[in-house]
Amino acid sequence: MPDHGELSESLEDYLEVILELEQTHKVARAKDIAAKMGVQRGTVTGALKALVEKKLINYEPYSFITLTPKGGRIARKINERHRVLRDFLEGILQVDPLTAETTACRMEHSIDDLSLDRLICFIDYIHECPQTGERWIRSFIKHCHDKDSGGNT
Amino acid sequence: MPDHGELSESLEDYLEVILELEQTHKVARAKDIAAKMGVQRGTVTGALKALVEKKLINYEPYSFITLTPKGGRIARKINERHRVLRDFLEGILQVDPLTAETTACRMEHSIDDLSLDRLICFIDYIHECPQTGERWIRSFIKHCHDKDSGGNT
DNA sequence: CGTGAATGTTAGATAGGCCTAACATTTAAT
DNA sequence: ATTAAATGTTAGGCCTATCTAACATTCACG
Repeated sequence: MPDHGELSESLEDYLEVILELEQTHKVARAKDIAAKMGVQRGTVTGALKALVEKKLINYEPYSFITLTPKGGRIARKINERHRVLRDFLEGILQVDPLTAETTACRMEHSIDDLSLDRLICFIDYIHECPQTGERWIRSFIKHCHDKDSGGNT
Repeated sequence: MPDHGELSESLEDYLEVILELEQTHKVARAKDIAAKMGVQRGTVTGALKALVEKKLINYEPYSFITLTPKGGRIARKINERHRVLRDFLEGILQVDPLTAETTACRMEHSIDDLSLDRLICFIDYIHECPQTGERWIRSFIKHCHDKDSGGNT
């Protein structure tokens, strides 16, 4: 059956990891992909085949792995979602860095474009609006703490 | 292998749907579950077996389907995530109702407890803080529109 | 160059989640 | 009470994603 454009969460993750490896190691190697994904080497081969099939990476057996323009676009998009969500969780909701990171890693697959745009806009607004900004966030943090202490007594 | 407590997104959805049906129809029937999930009747039977296995529903072949206390707790939790996320997307980020609904439906499986608590706290803060409240949201909406018009010229 | 270690691929298994189609049970109407 | 329609279950198949273990290739050193 033809490509319906819908990418599984798993394949989205592979693209994201390949992008990171391109940036840090110049080129992605199957072994590093496996390590980053927490998966066996053999599993990577299968995923690479699926990504070739969808024209998202350039790759033949034993060759280097690079993103095609289309693959790159998708990978950067997912990476942006990841960054925005993590920044929102950590920088605004005051979630600890590790939780923010792992939750962003899951939510990046479920947020849609519109909501992402609005979230970017929202974060931007909070930081830029002269009447709110950092003072506003500090005030929110205090509000959180008040709730936490008041709720269980 | 024993139950590691981790529930798949699919099974979480079944629990959520069963909860809704309990509330609107008094009792959940496989046919209605299938309809709500957009799945064939046969598929539901398999899911029900998995939920029985995990002690999340009371059910035997041809019987009614009800949530166990544990299943109910999980279902209400997921439902809460859904509501909070939808309200945030729709009420604060100003995403249209349909998008907010479908995106909340996906994100409800990936948000963690801490982030949810903070999000609740955050929404609450925006609505309650006397210096912000509705006026603040209106101001944000204007900020969004300014961005939209200014960005593409 | 030759060879062993590192890396990559293949094959076969498992598990979840879905489908269709045939079969079983329950229900409701006559 | 009989029987047809509605509902539920089973069986068998497909697809994705993973694993392990055996096999193949590449690379780099000596």
